[in-house]
Amino acid sequence: MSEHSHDCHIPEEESESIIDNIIERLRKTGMRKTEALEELLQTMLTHHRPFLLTELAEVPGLEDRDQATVYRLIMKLKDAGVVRQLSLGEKGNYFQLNLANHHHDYLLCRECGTVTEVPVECILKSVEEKLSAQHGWKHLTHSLAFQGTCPDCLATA
Amino acid sequence: MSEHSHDCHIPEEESESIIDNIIERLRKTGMRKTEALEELLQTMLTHHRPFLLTELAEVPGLEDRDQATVYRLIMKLKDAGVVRQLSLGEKGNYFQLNLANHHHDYLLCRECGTVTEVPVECILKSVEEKLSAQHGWKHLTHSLAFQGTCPDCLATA
DNA sequence: GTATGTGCAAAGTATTTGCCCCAGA
DNA sequence: TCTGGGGCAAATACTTTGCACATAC
Repeated sequence: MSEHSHDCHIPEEESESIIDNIIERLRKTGMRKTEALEELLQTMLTHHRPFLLTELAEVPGLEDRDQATVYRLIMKLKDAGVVRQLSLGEKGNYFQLNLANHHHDYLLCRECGTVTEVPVECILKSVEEKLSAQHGWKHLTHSLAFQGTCPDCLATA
Repeated sequence: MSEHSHDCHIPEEESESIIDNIIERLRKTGMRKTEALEELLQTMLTHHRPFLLTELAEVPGLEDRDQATVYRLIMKLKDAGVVRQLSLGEKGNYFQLNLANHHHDYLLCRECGTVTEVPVECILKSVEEKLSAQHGWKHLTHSLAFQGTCPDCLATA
């Protein structure tokens, strides 16, 4: 269970400027630049994928941080719009860094837990626009997850 | 929080035959026709909407049942395919009765928790078929939830 | 009569909070 | 120095399990 296929790594030099940028934004909301914050952002950026709260506090780079610290940071980041919360399959508490042009929908294997990206963004954008224009909803985002059995598990079974 | 706009009520006479039908299917798997089972199915059918486990055990009709009983039943119903589990926005543990021609996607208000149906089924069906045909995944389903601010909450704020 | 279901209580896990000291600005 | 952050432990919430008795069949 709980393997992650996709982990799209961001090059070191890019990563630094992205993090500085995010921290600069956060400082305007009164947050301070602390070690824990940097570690968290670094971790979420390096492996740019959805994390469960519980696993975040155990990922290398954060394993020595108190869970409460990680939870509190994540909540602030969420309020600030820096991370988004998503539901994948049966769990509702995944968090992922919000990067421009990096919104993705997911495909989960029920057997092995693999998470794969599926870009269907464009289709749903038009639905969001319609909901907004015709029904008056605002600030729309979406969470989409497909669940199924992956080719590997089909082969094994 | 946690209002539900949509509650599509099923007429009494239809409801009985649907429930009998489901119970008949369940009995083939070794389950027995008990009061608790009937109450649960009746409740989930009467208000045909996604329920959180925690709220199910408090809904009129089930409020005197032990949570453990409701949880155990739901799990069996899920294994039997009678209910499906879905992720709506930030929660991953909603359960809803699987009725033919009743699969829907949802729109949630972040402010008041209202759940509204959005039929975008047809769009995603084609994506599922593509994932299956081109990438070898099987048994595909999906959970789609839009999150936003509903017109009412926009007006209040 | 036998296997399954149920209530109650306890255990397990996940998440949130209080408090006090530490650190960033 | 002043306010936000972090560690630790306790509290809360959510879910699962064990066990003894009740019920379906």
